[in-house]
Amino acid sequence: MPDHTRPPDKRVTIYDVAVEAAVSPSTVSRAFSRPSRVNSETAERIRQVAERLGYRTNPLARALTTSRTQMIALVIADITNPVYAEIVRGAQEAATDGEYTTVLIDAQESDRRERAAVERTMSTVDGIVLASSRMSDSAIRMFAKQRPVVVLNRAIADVPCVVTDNPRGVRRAAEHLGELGHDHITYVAGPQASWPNGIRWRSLLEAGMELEIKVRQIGPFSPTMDGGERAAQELCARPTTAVLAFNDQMAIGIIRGLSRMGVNVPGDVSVVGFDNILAADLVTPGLTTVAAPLYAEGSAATRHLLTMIAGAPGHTGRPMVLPVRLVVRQSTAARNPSPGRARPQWVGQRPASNPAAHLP
Amino acid sequence: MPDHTRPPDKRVTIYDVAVEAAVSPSTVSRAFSRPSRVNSETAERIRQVAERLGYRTNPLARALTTSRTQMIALVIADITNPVYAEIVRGAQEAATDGEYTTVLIDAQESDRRERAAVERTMSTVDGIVLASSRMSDSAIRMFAKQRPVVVLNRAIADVPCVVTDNPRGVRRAAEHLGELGHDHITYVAGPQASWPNGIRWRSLLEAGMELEIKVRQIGPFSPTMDGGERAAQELCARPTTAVLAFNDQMAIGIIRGLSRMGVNVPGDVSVVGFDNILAADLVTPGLTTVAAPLYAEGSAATRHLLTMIAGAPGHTGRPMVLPVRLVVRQSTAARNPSPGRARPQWVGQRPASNPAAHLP
DNA sequence: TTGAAAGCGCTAACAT
DNA sequence: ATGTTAGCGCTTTCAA
Repeated sequence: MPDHTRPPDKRVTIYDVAVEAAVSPSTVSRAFSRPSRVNSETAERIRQVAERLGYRTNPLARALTTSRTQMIALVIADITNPVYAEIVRGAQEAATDGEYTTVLIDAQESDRRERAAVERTMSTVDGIVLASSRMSDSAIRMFAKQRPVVVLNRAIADVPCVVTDNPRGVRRAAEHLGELGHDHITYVAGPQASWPNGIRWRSLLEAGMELEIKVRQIGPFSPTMDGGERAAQELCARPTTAVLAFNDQMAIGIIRGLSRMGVNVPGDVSVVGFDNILAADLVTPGLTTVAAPLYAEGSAATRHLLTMIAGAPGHTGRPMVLPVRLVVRQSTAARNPSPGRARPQWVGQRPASNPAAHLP
Repeated sequence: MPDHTRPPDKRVTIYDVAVEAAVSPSTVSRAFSRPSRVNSETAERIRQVAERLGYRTNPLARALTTSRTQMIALVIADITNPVYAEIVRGAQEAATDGEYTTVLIDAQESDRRERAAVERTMSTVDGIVLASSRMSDSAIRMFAKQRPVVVLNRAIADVPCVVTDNPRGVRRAAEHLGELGHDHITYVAGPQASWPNGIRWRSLLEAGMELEIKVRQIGPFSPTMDGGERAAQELCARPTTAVLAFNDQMAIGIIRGLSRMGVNVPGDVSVVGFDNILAADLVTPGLTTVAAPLYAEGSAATRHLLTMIAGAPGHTGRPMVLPVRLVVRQSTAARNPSPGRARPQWVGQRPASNPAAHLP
């Protein structure tokens, strides 16, 4: 039977080390300061004493005087969405490289929760990466005034931003559908508070103009498989031959919803998504989608944040734009000349996956 | 052009509020202490003054005196693995309810990284939930001596644990396969440092004994789709009719690997996974799998941790066991009497998804 | 290079 | 119910 009483946590302090090493506390402090300002034999001896005593510097106390916690916050819109996993990895790698710890915050697609969480965490971290924030521009600017902030997947004036090339991605998708004979594309919208949602629709509007493809929008729907299934119902009421969905999860939901109602993808309807999540390659038919360099997004945003924390000005001109590419799979096919009637899938006509080249 | 120089961050302190409200600093402190020990009109007035001045209590300074940061750490083995998303949600919900902030740490399937991260974070948090830790028992016990710790998906003596009913899950899977006529099951192992991996294999050994089904093990493989694809190759060299995989991601990899090599699932080989991730319902054929109450795991572990932080003894007797259920989809079928030859899939014979009842 | 002294912003005994 | 005093563990002037 283990004893259930917590030991009174006798912390070894700098003072204990100082006594043991027969130096002043400030000398001990210097031996542990970063960058190690002291390399003398004394410092080395102090470190050994500290090691022996099991001394660990208390980050809270240090932070109180330096106002540097060596932690950054990474806020993501929805941890359930697999896109963020890679972004988190990229961010964490960059943070670890800079000797920073990352505090992950899941906003659960809620403006309110996001604000509350950021407010609570703000004073505990040295900077914040906002990935796909659902907060208002003004709220974000307010936070940016108090701490270094980098925004991901969104462009806000006067705040450093990292975005992917949405216009280009949409354009490529529209071209692809156009080449397949579609003269009409329905955009299935995601959350209205999502910046990419807005720019994707506007980009489609523009691309449609240039390519002489008619476009329309339905939604908004929740950016999940469920949202996609609901969108599928609406699509049935107002048929199209080509769909561009806000993201892959919705696209997958759309494919499943349509299939259940007897509509063949890609026979009757072609579907394109965004993000190239793992599941896009798993569903049947495989999902044609616009892929973004997720890991690079997280890492670029974080690296930039660290330079700002270190005192750099923060790149607030144009946002940093990362390239995208179109990954063609089986969910898109030439337009069905006789819509509404099922037709055989073109087995073998399109490769299982397309190693589409990166953009320049 | 925004000014790039950070304002000197003039923090409003308790002292400023005290002066403005014409009371002593400690009175201000009390007005903000939790639980609010003061409800007098003075306290209300102080809060209004604070509001007006934009005062925010500094959690770092507070933590320095109270040694309570109101933060807990949640360590997960691999953020890329979708099982953890729901666990995180459950944990965060519970933490938020208790006015705690969750610091998420991704161990990236690495013992070393996990230790380093926990060591760095330990002194900053009031407690730790270790979900599927890859660290050694002794390392975990060491941490548990310094901070309240709850372990998820693993049983360690003298440390509070929350686990799912692995033996029961394996047993149900084995029974299911047995009923389908399989007299031989191959277990495809995951990481050796994973506790569920060990217990699943041992449980299968036991179930095989009782049900008179022969069992064997191959692996270990990485608990990812890639790992599953590699396992599929080995499975081809040593054929079976029934496979139980360490988790769903591996199971999906196995199905894809086998399909690519011309082996039909479930015609030639039945495959069962673990976890019931979303993708299990997405692949073709749908994956039969043992489902765990992910959200409940995260929430139960966290709630228990919070009681420990509040001073409760910590339930170190038997681990808390959460029920599982078998979700039957299309990846399992009656044993093929003429192995090696493709045979038609039994369309419509099995429902698309089975609303299997929860265990008692 | 080292030591002494003065806080960082807050809370927790004590008093009153 | 409020004020006074003394720190939490560390860093940082300023002197030596």
